[in-house]
Amino acid sequence: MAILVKLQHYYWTKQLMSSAVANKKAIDLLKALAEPIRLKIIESLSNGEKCVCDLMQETDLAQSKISFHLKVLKEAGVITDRQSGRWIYYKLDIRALKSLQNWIKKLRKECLNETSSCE
Amino acid sequence: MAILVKLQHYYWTKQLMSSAVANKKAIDLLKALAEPIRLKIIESLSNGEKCVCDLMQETDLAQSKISFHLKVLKEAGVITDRQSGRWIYYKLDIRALKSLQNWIKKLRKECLNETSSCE
DNA sequence: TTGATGTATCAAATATTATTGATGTATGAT
DNA sequence: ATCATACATCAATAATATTTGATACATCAA
Repeated sequence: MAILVKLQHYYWTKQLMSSAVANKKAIDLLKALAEPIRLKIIESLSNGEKCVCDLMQETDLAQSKISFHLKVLKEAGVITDRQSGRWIYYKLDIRALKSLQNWIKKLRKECLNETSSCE
Repeated sequence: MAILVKLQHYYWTKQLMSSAVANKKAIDLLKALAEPIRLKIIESLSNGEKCVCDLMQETDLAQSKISFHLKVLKEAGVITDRQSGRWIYYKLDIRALKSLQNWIKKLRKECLNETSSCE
């Protein structure tokens, strides 16, 4: 369990996604981000926790559609949820985005090598 | 033309993808990243320019498949190409990844507001 | 306990993306 | 001029993801 947590924590930064497991997590994260509705949800949640009903109002989309996208985001670790009465509140888990940021940082550093020549 | 370039340059950071054009660019970039073969290609190119034949050897994948993914990456602005004789060399355009990094930075900053409570 | 509300989930239909094998095109070597 | 190489592109198929409308479930209020 502890090992798994640690793996998840380092999957981008340490291994540059060389293992299959790490790769899957990374891809799931990117896929989760790569969709307009989900990106809107993420940006909305960056202003704070919201229930599904809030998101429905903001976006004017069907409930089942929003729930579907929330599920994708949750499974990718981008958001977490908590129940309060009838409402379920979602919030960003910024650590996922942080790991993505670290991966990019690593790549950019790689590109600075004299041999690597990126744009 | 100049306006378009400027738009592309700022699409993540300035507008947080509020315009439709900007949003499409952002999604295209994320979609381009969200696929295992393409991610491998990106990481390979972070070590320097490669021709298709190099990538074929490294990955042991069919040529048409690699070309397909290179096209997706190119259209998303993640890589650029140049021809030299019979070979076409691809390299990373790190600016695309930089813009993604900036977007994340912005989101994370947003999350630090007292009202926003992210994980 | 009944009914309304907030949300998840499901199955079917649709849309999008990726793979495959074949063919086309340009380049350079002979 | 012919041929092999390096790559792009295409059409058909397969695989995945999304949308939609319906239904199910839990919570709360009356």
